[in-house]
Amino acid sequence: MAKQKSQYWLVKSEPEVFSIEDLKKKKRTSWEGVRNYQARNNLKAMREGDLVLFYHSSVDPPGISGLARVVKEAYPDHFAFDRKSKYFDAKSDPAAPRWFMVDVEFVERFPALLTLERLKADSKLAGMVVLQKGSRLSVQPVEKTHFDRACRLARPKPT
DNA sequence: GCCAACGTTGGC
DNA sequence: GCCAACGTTGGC
Repeated sequence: MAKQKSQYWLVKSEPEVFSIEDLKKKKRTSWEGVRNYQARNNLKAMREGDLVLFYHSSVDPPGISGLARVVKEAYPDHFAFDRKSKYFDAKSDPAAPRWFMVDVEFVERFPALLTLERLKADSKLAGMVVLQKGSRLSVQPVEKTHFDRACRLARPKPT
């Protein structure tokens, strides 16, 4: 088997649109609407079983709310072909789709939000993409050490 | 609500 | 291919 790429990711979602609680209720969802090339490339690099930090953005306070897992690897984002969808993009040709999505399932809701403030304050998390100033990337790779550390902060007593 | 940061678009 | 204008993201 080829060398594996990052097995850890972070995705941003506005909880008013779709929160970790929504994912918990729904159990599984498609992750459509990514319309940024770098984020799309990250989506395409996701592999089944990869774990994903679920980040709540544009809310007070922002932070990581839980975990999801990739259950279906990238396939064309058909919302881009739907004129009625807010994700419609005329430039995405069904014969050569420009945008892709994955499916993720609920894994865990952290007992408390791991806030951005707390992430910033932790020296072991220095360098995380989400902490970089002005970083708007909505789908990001996460290093294993950062992933493990974030989970540890979120769950003081891991099982 | 402000605005910095960043990506995209389009005129040239 | 440059780069100004514009739109969006997202923390504050």
